[in-house]
Amino acid sequence: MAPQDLTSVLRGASLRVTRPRLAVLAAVHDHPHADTDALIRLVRADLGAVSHQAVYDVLRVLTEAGLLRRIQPAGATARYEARVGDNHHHVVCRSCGTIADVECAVGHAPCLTASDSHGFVVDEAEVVYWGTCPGCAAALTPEK
Amino acid sequence: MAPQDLTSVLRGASLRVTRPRLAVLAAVHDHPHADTDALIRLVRADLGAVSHQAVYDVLRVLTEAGLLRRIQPAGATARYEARVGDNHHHVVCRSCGTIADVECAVGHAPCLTASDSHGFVVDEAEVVYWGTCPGCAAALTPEK
DNA sequence: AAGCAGTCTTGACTCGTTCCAGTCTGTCGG
DNA sequence: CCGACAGACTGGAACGAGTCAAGACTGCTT
Repeated sequence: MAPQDLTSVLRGASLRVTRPRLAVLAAVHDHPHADTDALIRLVRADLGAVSHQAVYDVLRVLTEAGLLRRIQPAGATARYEARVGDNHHHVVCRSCGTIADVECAVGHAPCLTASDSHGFVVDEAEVVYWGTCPGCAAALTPEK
Repeated sequence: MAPQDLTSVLRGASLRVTRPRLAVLAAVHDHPHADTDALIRLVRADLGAVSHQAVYDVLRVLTEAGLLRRIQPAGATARYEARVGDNHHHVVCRSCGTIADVECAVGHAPCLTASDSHGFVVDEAEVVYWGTCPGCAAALTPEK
């Protein structure tokens, strides 16, 4: 995605346009499912010195603005992706932690139908499929 | 659940029967969705001095043995519950973190049907419904 | 061009969790 | 019943992701 597009995305969310923000946004677009540490390294490779604090802050702001989505499978560090608002889910490899996108099986947007929600007002259903990725499956079962 | 039942549960998993393990097992049965810190306090109230290390170790062992299930919604600490193997899901309150059980909407066991799993071998589908619990909903919208 | 609200930098710090070495204790063979 | 040993527990240190705080800096508006 071109820099001017990213700029207009930020402007559209009435956020200030700063170098760190553009770099973070670009990094997440280029590397979906990257963790915070990887993003910090990507941003630094792009801009030079940037404090991890700035990256954390930018990630939180962009997430709250709805420009990014934060995903955090149990036992893993936070990861971010730029696909928002299209209600897709994820497969996570138990062995190496790789994440892949999965379209919503149900298809229609909410995809949330708890049989009994105990009075909770549910606004999102998050689905995580746990399994083994092709690479790890091959590495773990060398028999035959 | 009676102590002798817990004992046979441990024996059935070919695990040693120790006081900390019985206490942890009992605490999780009595307080589903409790976090580690709460469990440590419960166990100590029961037995006196127990190192947090022992509790962490017991929780991991019991989880690996399939006697407990660990749930860890994004941004929260680990919680444990004793309901295993019945494929139910959870509603989590965004405001206070309360967790409630929700029966699987689909009903049948696997409940996993990713449209395209990218070659992953999927063995579990975890569903987390995010929303607001009745208490927080009332507290957050005092209008009217 | 000026001023301000909002960002970024630096560095210390919290908190959940894990690692390590040593001691203790269920459990099993005699 | 008793000794021996693998496995469990203790205490303390360490780790890493993430947060807090104070001050310097910079987009944005006028």
